[in-house]
Amino acid sequence: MPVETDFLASLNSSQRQAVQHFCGPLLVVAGAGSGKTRALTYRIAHLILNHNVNPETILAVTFTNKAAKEMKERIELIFAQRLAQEKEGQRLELLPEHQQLKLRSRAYKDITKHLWIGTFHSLFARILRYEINKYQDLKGYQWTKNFTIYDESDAQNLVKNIVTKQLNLDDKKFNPRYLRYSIGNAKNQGLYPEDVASQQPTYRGRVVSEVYQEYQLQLAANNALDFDDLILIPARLFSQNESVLGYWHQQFRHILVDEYQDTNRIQYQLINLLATNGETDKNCLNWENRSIFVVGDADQSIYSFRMADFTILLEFQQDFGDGLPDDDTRTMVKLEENYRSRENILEVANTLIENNSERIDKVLKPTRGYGEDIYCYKAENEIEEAQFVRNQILNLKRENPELDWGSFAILYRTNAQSRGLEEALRADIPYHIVGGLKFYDRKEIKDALAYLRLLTNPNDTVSLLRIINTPRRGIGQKTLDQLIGASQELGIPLWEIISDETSVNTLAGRAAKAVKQFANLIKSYQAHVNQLTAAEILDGILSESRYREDLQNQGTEEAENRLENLKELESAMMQFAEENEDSSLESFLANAALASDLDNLNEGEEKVSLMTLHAAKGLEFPIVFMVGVEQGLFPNHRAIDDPASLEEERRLCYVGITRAQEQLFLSYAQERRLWGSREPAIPSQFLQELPQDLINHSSPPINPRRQQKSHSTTSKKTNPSPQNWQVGDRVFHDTFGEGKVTHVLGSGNKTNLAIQFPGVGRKIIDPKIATLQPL
DNA sequence: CTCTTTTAAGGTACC
DNA sequence: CTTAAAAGAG
Repeated sequence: MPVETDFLASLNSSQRQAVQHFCGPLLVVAGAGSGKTRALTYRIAHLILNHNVNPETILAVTFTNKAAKEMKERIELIFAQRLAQEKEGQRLELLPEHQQLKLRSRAYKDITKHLWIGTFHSLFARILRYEINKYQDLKGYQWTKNFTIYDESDAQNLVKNIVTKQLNLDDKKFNPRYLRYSIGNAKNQGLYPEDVASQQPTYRGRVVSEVYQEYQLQLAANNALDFDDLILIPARLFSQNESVLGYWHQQFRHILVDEYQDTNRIQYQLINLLATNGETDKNCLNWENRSIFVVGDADQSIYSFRMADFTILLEFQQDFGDGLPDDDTRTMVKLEENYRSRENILEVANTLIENNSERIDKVLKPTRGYGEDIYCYKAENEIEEAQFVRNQILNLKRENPELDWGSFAILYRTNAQSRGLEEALRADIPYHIVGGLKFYDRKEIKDALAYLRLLTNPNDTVSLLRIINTPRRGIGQKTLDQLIGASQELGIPLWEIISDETSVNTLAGRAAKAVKQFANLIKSYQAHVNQLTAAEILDGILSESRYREDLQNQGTEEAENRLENLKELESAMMQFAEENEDSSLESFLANAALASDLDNLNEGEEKVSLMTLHAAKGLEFPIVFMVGVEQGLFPNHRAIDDPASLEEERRLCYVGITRAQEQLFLSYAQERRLWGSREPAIPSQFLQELPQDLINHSSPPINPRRQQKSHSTTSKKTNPSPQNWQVGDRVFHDTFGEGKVTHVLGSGNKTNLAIQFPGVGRKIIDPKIATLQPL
């Protein structure tokens, strides 16, 4: 049967070109809201179905774990759908639920389980678990496959210790955070400590180099890697070992990279090596049964501060492609049709971004008509601004019953701005803050993980030091200094000292008893690592260490919360064991360091979303408020004098604008409280760069009735298409996927549709509000 | 060793 | 102004 039609009928011609791409290089320049995730998922399915590509040979790199998970799910659904048609002659959603589940799990076992989909870090951490013993370090350092992954705070602790304890430098002059950042930068450019010193022959440069060198030694001593190493070490291993590279080059015949504009030089090097097997002459590459397919948008590159380099995307055509002009090239396709936003929103976004110089020419083409006015509100101060947002939300919600709290997002440049907004909303609007504190960053979770890491990797001194006196057991700084001193003199891990009774008795003085007790606790669980499940171990440790008891005794609400979080960690462990058919502690820990949040478990609750503009990338909302659009705040004062940074701020603004589907509100305050004092503020230069005829500077009406046609009937730029919906129409909804119209409710401007979405259920949807693509 | 007071820093953040 | 981590007192 023609599988083709299933996939391709709903796509426009550029999307189709991307999805049908088989061998060789292809750059997909995908504007905001242009359906790039569909292009990616459909192409993967297409490779498997129409070109008989083995799923194990597909490597797809995503920007976040969440994106990876979503992609896997969407591919799984495609295959489950196909199984339903093939075996039952029915659409998946029409089958009984148990049948649906059965087909989905079949699709998982046959297909998605075998795909290599994940972030750079998770994919290459996985590869390192196989290969790290083959890595030859310049300094002769060694890691073993049960290495621990240090997060940012672990890494910073390490740096701080090196600065203050080892090198006896003034940590005010050499801020550990600055140093850690410098080391990260060096690693992301593939530099060794020596390179830093020679590149930067100043005192400062020499210090960075020295700290970097010591830092790397300590990581090795702890059998630990930081996030940067997860990319850097594979890249070095691939460069130094032909047979290892050859193996993985053979393995990954089809490489896909999402958010390509946010890759850095090392990530690029890694992808390049895998795709070319180290062949540097472009003309000698053999693309038979092999491809590299990257998707990105230089206009949405907003992470240069962490070494992302969008010129990598701009150079794709030279590196891999045919390098022909845009009209003739066969190695680049642009997705410019935007299915998300109203035409006036897109026009504003397009106009703004044209002020940037370094880009690929690209215009977002509207597929939807004009929407409500874009208001730009001048507030007296940040309090009044927050009130404005609150009132608008309440008003819009009241006037438009189809909107729920989840339809609104408030975007700001800096986290500090969230507070005032929260205060304004708290009383009568449910909201949640996206981003912010991550589950695995919480103190209690980090403590628990430190206990667990110690069991599988006793060399992990950072974790050991974290919990040796948590909860308080009377092991203080003086005792630790003694123990650490001994371990350094003998050149052995701290654990070896602590686990040896004789040494402890000699060194620890009156804390000896406590140290021995602690060591015995760890030892007793180390003995059980392979017999007990991860959750059982955690539960036991929390009790026997009295960690739980300690929290219970505090009796504060905060302590209660921490206990709740620990419970949640336990259930996450059990869930992980179920999903991965492996309940071992090692396997859980290998993933935990790379997992970011469990918070998306609570989705489904309808709440207004508050987040930074950075956190909003990839998301969309019917109504978007962009607040604090002031010179010095947005663009940030640190970016104003540097043209490249200013362009990045402008891209950030572009990202913010293009999050809005229906309506956009901009606002700025004339006076803002900053660190105590009130400072006058002036409107952002970006506001002047917007097409003024599309910006309404007056206050929105008190009861803004949303008359959908207000503009579309009067404007000559109208994009018509008030679609005549009929029962039986098939549609695609960005959130719910494919569905079928079962009822048409009302008529004219008040038409609502009842749509049955497989696996989701029936939803009543206003086609004026939701992004519905007819299929 | 632990509790209280002082001091410093406050741009964005994925893994 | 606020928050967190470091220094100082009991």
